[in-house]
Amino acid sequence: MTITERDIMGGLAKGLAVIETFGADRPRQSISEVALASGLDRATARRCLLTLVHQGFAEWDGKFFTLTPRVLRLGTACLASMPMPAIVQPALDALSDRIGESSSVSILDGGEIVYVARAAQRKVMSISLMPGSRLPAYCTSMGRVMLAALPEAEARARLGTRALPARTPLTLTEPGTILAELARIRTDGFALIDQEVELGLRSVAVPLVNARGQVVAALNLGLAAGPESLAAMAARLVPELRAVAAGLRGLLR
Amino acid sequence: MTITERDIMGGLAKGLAVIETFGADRPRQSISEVALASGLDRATARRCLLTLVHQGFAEWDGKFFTLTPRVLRLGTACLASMPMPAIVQPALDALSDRIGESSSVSILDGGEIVYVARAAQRKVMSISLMPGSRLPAYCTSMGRVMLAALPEAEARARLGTRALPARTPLTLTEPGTILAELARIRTDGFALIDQEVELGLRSVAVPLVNARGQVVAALNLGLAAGPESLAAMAARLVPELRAVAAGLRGLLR
DNA sequence: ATGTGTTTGTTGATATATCGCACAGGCCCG
DNA sequence: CGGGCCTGTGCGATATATCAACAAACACAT
Repeated sequence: MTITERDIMGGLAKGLAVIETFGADRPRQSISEVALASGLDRATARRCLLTLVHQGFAEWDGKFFTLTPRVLRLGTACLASMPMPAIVQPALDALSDRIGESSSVSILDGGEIVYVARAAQRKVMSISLMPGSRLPAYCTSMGRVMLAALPEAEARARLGTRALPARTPLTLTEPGTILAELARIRTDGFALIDQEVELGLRSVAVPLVNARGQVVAALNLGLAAGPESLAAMAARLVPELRAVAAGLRGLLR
Repeated sequence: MTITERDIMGGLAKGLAVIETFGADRPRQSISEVALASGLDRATARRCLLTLVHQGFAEWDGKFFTLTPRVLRLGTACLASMPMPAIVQPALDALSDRIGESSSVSILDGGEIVYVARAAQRKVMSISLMPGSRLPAYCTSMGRVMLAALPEAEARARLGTRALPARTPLTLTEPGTILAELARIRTDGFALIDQEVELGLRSVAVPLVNARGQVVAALNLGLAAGPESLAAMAARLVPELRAVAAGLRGLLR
């Protein structure tokens, strides 16, 4: 069965769009502001807002509308029971399909990353990764993104003081060098790895943040090393990763 | 201006009701189940659901519907837009560190409390709480503090007239008993709960007031039940809570 | 103050979309 | 086969969207 034009309720779609116009940057809006932000007619926006007030999803002081905590209840009960893998998997699959490369989400556990979800395209790595797999944080893009989000002292502690194993000739092994790279990652907002885990493998990662803005996981794309420059690779893939990360913003705990 | 009958959009109200039928206990529903749970006609429920799918708020495998994480964003923006979390978090962290126990701030929504911010120390509860989590007001310390701040009739209305579920053998279930406890809370200025929400868990809460003196939230400390008497616990923790509440006085809206 | 131009909230009229009902077809199971 | 349960779909009555018009509030220069 496919969804036809007549199966769509305009009123509901418009109302949801109205709710979505409320954001951190615009918690209080007048009718006209909502109409402008949603593209609806003022009269329609007004009816949507008054309906939300009547149903207890919004409040109105006669001029400005504010969402109530009741909006939070929409769907939260259902999704609270859903673990992180279930939440990120759809986005991961879509990203992986669009780019045609493998994509993963992992969390940091001590000095290691733990794969939480993965959408694999083709095998470029000799080792097979799956949820639960672990890799060292210091030489992976996701690991570095999450280390960069820690306080400097904490990152230093997790890296240790001595040289780390060189998994390939390109692996950064000196804690000092890696800390410098973490500083770059903090300002750029992404990590890029060139064949440090395994020869022939590159990867790019960005952080995933929860509702409080804390980095709780990382999202990456892994690809075979090719003729493309690292800068071009970053320019091509980082926006894609950021778009997915923005869509997941606040959805993880 | 008052809201008249013609200002209400039935379609939007019905669609929101459809979303609310999805809960932790029923994350996957068919058209008929939703129709039954919402009281809507099957054809209407179907149109609502297909609209939600079309807008990306739900998924459909041809038989069952599931909400997508996008629904969470509806409320997340609202939560983020509330300055309250950002304002209380530092104080919460400091308090939690000093006492060595978990501390939270919540607001009242109907008969439930909604966690707005939380500083967790160690896990003493079986359920994990995070911003957006909900618990019933009648059996929680923060809930009772906020119920006590309401006019008597309003509190009575939110409690209902029948016995409430006993989450543990210690839970107060009779509305009359709880109303008496609310009276005590009004005179004492704090609420104390002994294993009413979960065995082994105690908590103390005080109200947080805005610049106009209205109670807008509650602050609590939760700890594992130990040999310490309830009175000693109150004497030790209530001054700490009051100090934090005084520091936040008038900062919330 | 006064006037002017702009923006905002509100209200009607009418074309359009949606609701709720009834019915048809599919699926499962005894 | 027949009964129960489900989903999908026309159809008339009803509700809603859209657009325009209007009054009130506002900004601001006169």
